[in-house]
Amino acid sequence: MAARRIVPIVLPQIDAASCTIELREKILRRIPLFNEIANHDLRMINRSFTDQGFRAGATIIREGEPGVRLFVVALGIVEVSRSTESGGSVVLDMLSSGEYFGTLAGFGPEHYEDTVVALSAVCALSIDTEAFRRILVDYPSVALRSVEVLSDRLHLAQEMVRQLSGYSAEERIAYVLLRLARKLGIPWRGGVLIQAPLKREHLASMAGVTTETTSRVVSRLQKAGTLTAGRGWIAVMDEPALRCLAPDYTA
Amino acid sequence: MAARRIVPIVLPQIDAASCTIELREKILRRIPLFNEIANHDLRMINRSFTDQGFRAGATIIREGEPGVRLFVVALGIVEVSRSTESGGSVVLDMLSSGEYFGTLAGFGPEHYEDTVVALSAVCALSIDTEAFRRILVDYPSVALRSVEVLSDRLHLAQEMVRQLSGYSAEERIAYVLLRLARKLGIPWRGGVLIQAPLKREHLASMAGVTTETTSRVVSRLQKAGTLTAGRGWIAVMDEPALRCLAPDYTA
DNA sequence: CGCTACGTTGATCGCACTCAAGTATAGTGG
DNA sequence: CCACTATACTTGAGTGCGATCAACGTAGCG
Repeated sequence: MAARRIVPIVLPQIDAASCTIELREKILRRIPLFNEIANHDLRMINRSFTDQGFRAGATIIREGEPGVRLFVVALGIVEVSRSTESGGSVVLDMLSSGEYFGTLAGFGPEHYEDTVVALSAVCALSIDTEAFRRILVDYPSVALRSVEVLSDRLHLAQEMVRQLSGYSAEERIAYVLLRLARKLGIPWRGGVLIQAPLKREHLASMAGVTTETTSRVVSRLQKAGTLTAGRGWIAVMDEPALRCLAPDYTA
Repeated sequence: MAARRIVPIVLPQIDAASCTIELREKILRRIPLFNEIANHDLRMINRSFTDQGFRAGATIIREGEPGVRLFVVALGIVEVSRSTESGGSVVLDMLSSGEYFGTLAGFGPEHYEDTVVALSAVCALSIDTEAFRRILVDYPSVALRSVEVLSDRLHLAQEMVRQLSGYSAEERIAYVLLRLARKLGIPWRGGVLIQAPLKREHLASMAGVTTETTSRVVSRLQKAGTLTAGRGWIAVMDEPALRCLAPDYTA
């Protein structure tokens, strides 16, 4: 009955040549960590990074593997998860251009704490922790920024703890959708499309509920006109309504 | 039937004179943030801090209040919580000597994100964020340490997210008890006594369950010999057994 | 010796998980 | 262009855990 709906998610086409040195500099400039750095210094820092391409589905780092690199997403979307002894896994976050993952700073031999998988084709910049530590020492403003960025992340994580304890499935799903829409959203038909391959399963994992429950909630919200959703994508059409469902959402 | 059992929790007696300049230095030395600092420099840093006493029950900082100080617990125990729009509140953590709270580093006018209450008499050191930022710039090793400490905390918070989603009440309570025993525990009658005024209510809040459920679980574990508990205190008598209940506990 | 706050225990109820079919969609190869 | 398949998604029925409500111990304290 409805016209054949085309999947609105557009995954970036990325090839080896996509990550030019100019683009890299632009990406690094956008990162909060470096936005007080003089152009000249940024160019130096840029040289310490190497870039690397990943195809969709590739595992970039795996939980438990020894590793001491800090990664920055240049292009594309990645998913950060942590596995459970019981075999399952919890999706902690989804990151897009400008966000980082991996080992920020640690002494001695460290292991990655999370598994990071490319959800689309991805170009990532990375740097050895040792080299990054040198940057921290050489550029105090980067160190200050690091502390702030980490504080923010910590706050966010604690916010998630609060959300996960004592809220209903609907409230938690609403919360996750709001977060994702803010981070990954692009304007789309009067609403906000979450520009990432977002299956019910991902959403369920981030909200700490089952896929069935997620499906039910999404269906209900779709009937209410709050969301528009398809196979592998969701768009928020009525953000205020969602905010009403997630009582403590602050942003 | 059992001999009149005396409450085993001993709250420290703290008066104004407790926080000598020597003690302060010893406390600061113990903090990971400063343990690579030369004695001479530490003495300088010590002077930037002021100390302040709080009686049990006093609110040290309140969520939402404008504030730009970093606090370090010198003596005593504090409780970190965050309130819910629905009127409730979630206990995020309990901190003892050497741990910090408040604003670590932030630009512009900031507000406290948590409410911190003294559970015992407390002596706390604090420093203006501005002054702390100067320390970060002057002593790069402190900045490095800050990044690491925050990374650790972030990891821990994410661990809590994982724990809270998809685990049973018993598993989450076991997890919280293990954490508290490690942080605040002291040897006691062959077990580990959590040296803090720990009501069922606190435990419940940290685990994200109700006090009734907590009571039931604690009773059960007490019958099994895993715990010994009283009014306002809990001791872990069989840690391995608790570990079995909290499948993913790592530390 | 009461008073108060903490803790325990019981009964009931509802939400979300589990298990189980069934449906629709995107991509595949003819 | 169309049948075919794999995968994502939906929907339903039943169940169990933990929340809620309520009443009752009990320890500690003045």
